[in-house]
Order: sequence, then structure tokens, then C-alpha cells
Amino acid sequence: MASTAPTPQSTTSRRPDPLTLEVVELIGEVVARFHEDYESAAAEHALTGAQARLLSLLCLEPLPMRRLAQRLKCEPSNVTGIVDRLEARGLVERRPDPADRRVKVAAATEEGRRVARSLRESLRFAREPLAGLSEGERVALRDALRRMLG
Amino acid sequence: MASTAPTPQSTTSRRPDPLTLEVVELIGEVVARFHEDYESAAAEHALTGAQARLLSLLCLEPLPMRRLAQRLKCEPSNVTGIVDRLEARGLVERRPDPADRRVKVAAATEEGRRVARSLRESLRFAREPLAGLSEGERVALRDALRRMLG
DNA sequence: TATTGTTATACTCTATAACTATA
DNA sequence: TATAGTTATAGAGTATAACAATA
Repeated sequence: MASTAPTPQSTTSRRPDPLTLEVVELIGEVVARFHEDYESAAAEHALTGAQARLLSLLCLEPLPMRRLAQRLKCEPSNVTGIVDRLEARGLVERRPDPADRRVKVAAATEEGRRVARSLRESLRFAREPLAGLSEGERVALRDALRRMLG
Repeated sequence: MASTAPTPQSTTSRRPDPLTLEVVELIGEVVARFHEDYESAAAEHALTGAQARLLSLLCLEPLPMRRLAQRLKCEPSNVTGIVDRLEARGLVERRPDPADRRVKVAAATEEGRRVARSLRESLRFAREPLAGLSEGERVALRDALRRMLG
């Protein structure tokens, strides 16, 4: 591709070049749409965003309340309420930890896993828009995202 | 680039190919980091995410309460409270609309614009990670995102 | 009658601090 | 004493419904 002029400034400098600014803008758009899509998919399953995120985590593996808080980047006291509400609906259960009786391990129930799977499948964004890209473009996008995320 | 085998299924079909799944996963990562970064940048300015978004909108142009709700994709009743809190801090003001006395136009104050500018500059994510990409990669990323967003 | 903004209400998420039961 | 989870509390965002002022 045309790499005619060398970038005059690093992108970490105070005034990013127009290209970087546009990419930032576009990423903001993607973030907004993704978020919107996630919330509405959750709502279709009568879940809030936080509940959907927690349930999706537990769908991979059971976790102590403390670890859940770390993963969700919130205070442990909040996890109590979210798990309470999911447990009341039979999507999650609390199990004792034989090794440490202070610990409670949260785990998705069979129905919880079913709901999480359905939720995952109803996530349309980032799948439909991707359909417009060729395989080569998807590879390029993947590589750029990988490098961005370190 | 290698386009050896034709993609067996459309990306909108029930079972997306591994490449598409990975890109979805990566976008999810980007969304999470961006969101986190935005919230913490807002918090540095003693703003909530919703307040920061509303203020940023008003920084571009004054808007009636109703339009603000549409832009923020929430109910008009919520906007009342968010604007109340920003107005109490002198970052936003309500103006009458001469053409329609039912309407109140919200506008950023001078200080509001200053805070919004500072907020925008403290958004590190999507700028620092982008620094790791070559210009060619940023162009490829831009083009892919543009096409994704239609 | 319809529309704009607001108020009232209820629920969820959030952080902080204090509490309990274990370790 | 230190840690895991909970409870209590308060602030903010959200949707719904009802309301006053204006069109």
C-alpha cells in the first residue's frame, strides 16, 4: 500500500495524525454498536448486561465470588446481588468449597448454560457486518486487532 | 493474500467459521478495553460515563432534551436528571427555544467545553495501541472498519 | 389532541463501610 | 489478624406512567 510520506509524529504524541484519529473514531462507532447489540441481546433473554456478562463467565467455568468480582472489575459486594438474582431464576447456583469453608463457588446450572448459549447465538453484530468483508479483509482485520491488543 | 479454500458458509449462517469467530472475540476485547478506558477517563474528571457522553454531544452542538435522549438511546425522563447534575456543576445550561416554548435546549458552557476537550485528550486507548501499527496496517484497519460499519 | 419536558416510582448497578464466619 | 462473603447505605442510570405547559 502507499506509504509515501513517513508518519511525522508518533501516535502517542499529543496531536495524533488524521488517520489515527479516524481509526479512533471508527473504533468508537464499533464499540457503541457492539454494546447496544449486547444489551439488546441480553434484554431479549430478560437479563441485564451485568447479569449476561456474569452468566457467560460462569458458562466457561465455576468461580468463587471473589474471582467473579475481579473478572467483572467491580466490588465483591456487587456480585452478591447479581448472583442472587440469577440464582432466583435458577440460572446459577452457589456451591460450598470443601477446601475453604469461607468460599462460595458460583456455577451455571444446566438451564443457565442453555440461556448463555442462546444469548451468544443472538449476538448479531460483529457477525453480520463481518459478512461484508472478504476472507483477506477479515485476516487483515484479525491481525491488526491482535497487534493492537498486544 | 492466501484465499486457498472458498469459505464454505456465509458468516451470517448459524455456525460462523473460526476466522470470523476469532475476529468477534477480538472485537469483544477491544470493546471491553475501550469502555474501561472511557469510564476511567470520565471518572478522572469526576463524571459518570453517561454524563461524559452527554457532555461530549453538547460540545458539538446544543440540542433539545428530546434529541439528546434519541442520541443517547434512552428515555427523555433520564436526560432530565443527567442534565440536572451537569447543570449543577456549571458544565451545561438550559436555554429556551424562541420558536417553541415547550422546548428546552441544552448547551455546554465554556467550562463544559473545556472539560470535554480535556476528557477527549485523556482517552489513551485506541491511540496508544494504534502506535504499534504501521501506517499500512492502520489504513487496512480503517478500511475494514469502514466497510463493517456500512 | 398531540408533543415537550418533568415528576414519581421502582429496579439494577455501583462503591464504601461495617459485619459474620471462617482461616 | 487476615480473608471470603454478605449486609447496609447512598448515588446514579434506566424504564414506565402520569402530569403541566404549550402547540
